[in-house]
Amino acid sequence: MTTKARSLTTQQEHDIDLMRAAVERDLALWWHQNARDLPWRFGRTSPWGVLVSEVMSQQTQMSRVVGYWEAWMNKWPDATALAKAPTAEVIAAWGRLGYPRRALRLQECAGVVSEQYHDQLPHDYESLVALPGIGDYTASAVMSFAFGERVAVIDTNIRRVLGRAFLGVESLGGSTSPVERTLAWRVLPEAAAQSVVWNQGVMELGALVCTAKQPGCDSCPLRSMCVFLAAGRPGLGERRTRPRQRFQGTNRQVRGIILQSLRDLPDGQSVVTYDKLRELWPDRAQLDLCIDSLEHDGLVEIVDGHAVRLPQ
DNA sequence: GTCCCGAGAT
DNA sequence: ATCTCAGGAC
Repeated sequence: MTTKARSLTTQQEHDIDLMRAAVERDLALWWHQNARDLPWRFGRTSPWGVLVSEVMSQQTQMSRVVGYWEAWMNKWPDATALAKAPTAEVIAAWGRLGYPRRALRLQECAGVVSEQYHDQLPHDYESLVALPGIGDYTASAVMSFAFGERVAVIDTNIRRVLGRAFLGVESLGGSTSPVERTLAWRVLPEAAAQSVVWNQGVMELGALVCTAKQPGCDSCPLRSMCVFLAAGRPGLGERRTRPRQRFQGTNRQVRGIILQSLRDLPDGQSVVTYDKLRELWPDRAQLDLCIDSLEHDGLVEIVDGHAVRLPQ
């Protein structure tokens, strides 16, 4: 009988409750000594600035985000400023952060916040998660990090750390399981202020120490209580079910090349011809497919059927 | 489930 | 040169 558990056992609940306070104490201490000094942390930006940092950080390492975030917030300090910007400029400013549809969704989001919410981010999860480009993770992160509310933030780092520390198992990817969600809420500190430190601490620990492949258990603040370490780190680095996404030769690479050619255009030029694009990517069928998909996404406009430009 | 990027590590 | 990593929309 190897049926996947649908909920925590009574024994697991008991063990988790015994561990919780010690983890909270040691993690908070570690956080205060090891937190990276990112510009959107420690109350130095608005809720909108926090949201921008979270959207930029989706699927992207923090170290790559910092410079973009600073330039972006300098240029468009609030939702209304971003909503009014030319879309071509927004896409260009997204630069090489990757997944440029995020930039489009962020500008749409800015439009909704500007018009429906008077330029102030809504303070409730349901309204946040309904915004363009904002899913469960980002809505929860804003509720916790920007508004200080008691919300369980769940991303892959947190799933990995909590699964290891409290259950002694690897989080194997795919969508968040009911067990993972139940666990995240059960261990979350009752006091709102403590819950924010907890969320940030668990995420930071997952990013800096409790990494997927080579966790630094020797320097982990939880090494004395971690169930995963005590069990001999069973299945460490086990293949995630998430499908591998190679890059070479994919539509993602071709779309990237097309957008890069548009971003890097000299001043005064705004279009790139299909002929020029064929020099960059000779496979005409794939190129046409990617141009169409970029247009469909709203990331480019087609000019007279022979060139592309950023949306005006 | 599949599709969206790009940089840093190895 | 190849591998690894990460949320949201559909």
